[in-house]
Amino acid sequence: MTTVLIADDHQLLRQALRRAMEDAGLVVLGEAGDGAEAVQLVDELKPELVIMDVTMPVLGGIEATRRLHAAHPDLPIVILTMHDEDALREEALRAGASAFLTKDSSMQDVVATAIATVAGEALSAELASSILTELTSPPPATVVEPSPLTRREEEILQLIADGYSTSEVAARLFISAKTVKNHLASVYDKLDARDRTQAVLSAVRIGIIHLN
Amino acid sequence: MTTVLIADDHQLLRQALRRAMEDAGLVVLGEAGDGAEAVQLVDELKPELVIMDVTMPVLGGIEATRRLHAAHPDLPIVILTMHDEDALREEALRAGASAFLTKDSSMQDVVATAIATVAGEALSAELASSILTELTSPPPATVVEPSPLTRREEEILQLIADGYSTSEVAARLFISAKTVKNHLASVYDKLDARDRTQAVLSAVRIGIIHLN
DNA sequence: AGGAAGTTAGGCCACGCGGCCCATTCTCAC
DNA sequence: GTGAGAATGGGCCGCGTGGCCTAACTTCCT
Repeated sequence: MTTVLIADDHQLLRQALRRAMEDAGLVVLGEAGDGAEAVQLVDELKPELVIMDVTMPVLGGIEATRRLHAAHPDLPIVILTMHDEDALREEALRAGASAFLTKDSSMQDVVATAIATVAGEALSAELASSILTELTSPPPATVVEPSPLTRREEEILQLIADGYSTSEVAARLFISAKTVKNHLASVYDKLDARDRTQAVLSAVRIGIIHLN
Repeated sequence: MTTVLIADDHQLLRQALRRAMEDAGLVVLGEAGDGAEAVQLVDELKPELVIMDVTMPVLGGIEATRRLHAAHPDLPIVILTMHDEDALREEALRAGASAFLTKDSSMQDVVATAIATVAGEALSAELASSILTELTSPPPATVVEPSPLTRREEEILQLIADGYSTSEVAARLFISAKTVKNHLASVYDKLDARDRTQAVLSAVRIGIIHLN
């Protein structure tokens, strides 16, 4: 008997997932509506597998995965997301996810991946093999890791997305406006954006920025 | 026998909806992945009801609803969305939607609303009554209608979101850069934003702008 | 007929913003 | 312990941007 916890902020999708899981013989111990709840429920319910959405309020799926993985290194976590961005996929896997599925996957894919993951073999219909190779093989030896943003850069970009101007962000962080602009410049570089609007949108797409 | 068309860009949700519909005895004639496909499939399949997501590629759910409603005034359209914004709800209803459901609604709500809508009584668990009053009663006599964006404003804002600068947008639309700025100014006013970044984000939240 | 709203466009101005230099400090890894 | 990367700042420059005000034309509703 395999036990599962579902974490997704859309009730509709949670229900659908629960149903599909249960039809496949899995036992859904509980459902979380955000990352923080997911972390809490894992401790309470001790599921053997977590299905986790990326975009969730309070605590995002990636960060929740990171924390869960830190506390429960053996707990398999299947990441479900709307966005199929390489950077996001990588971040999810580095955060400790066992598999990565886009919402374009079929319900069967999700169930199959869940079962396979528990069995120790993460399989995704679309992209599993490449991911797995990346996961099981030693660091890809790729020198140029398309690094995402640093903590500070994310923080600043989030404030920009929240509606603060350069000088307001500077005031909030007790640093100079110039420093904020410098961080933004490196954000533009990393996200291949040419202004704050594009940078914020890219970050939203990737899932590292939340729209309130 | 009631026939339904489902339009949503997430295969996962489409499957879940189909299943729930079919379990309730409705016949799902087809599924569309975007608004344009929905419009086309309605003509081909002649469903008695359409379940439509707001955020879809190619052609958004609101615009698709507008077109469908123009071509088939009696076709009930149930709008499904992640964002529960008053402005969006109003726009959906003005576009010809029969009911408006957020994705926080349960699958049962969706099915119930679908059946009720076909029966001529749109009911939404959360907000139906207020919506219905608004729908069935004459224009709310509210003088200050928080109007959304005009077509031109949406078009310009979408191009901004797509990464074009003011002058690039102007060139694409064969108008002056000044005119673009003028439209943007009125967008800022309407969306309560002070710069393009906030305007785009607001529009994304409301669902009138799509992130590629 | 007349008004409201949308689209077009101009001028002006102050400030924000992004591009491009640079330097210092700190930490962490190799 | 040297070097890479992160975080902190500075200066400069030129264009972009947003605020404000005016105005013409069209369409549509009254």
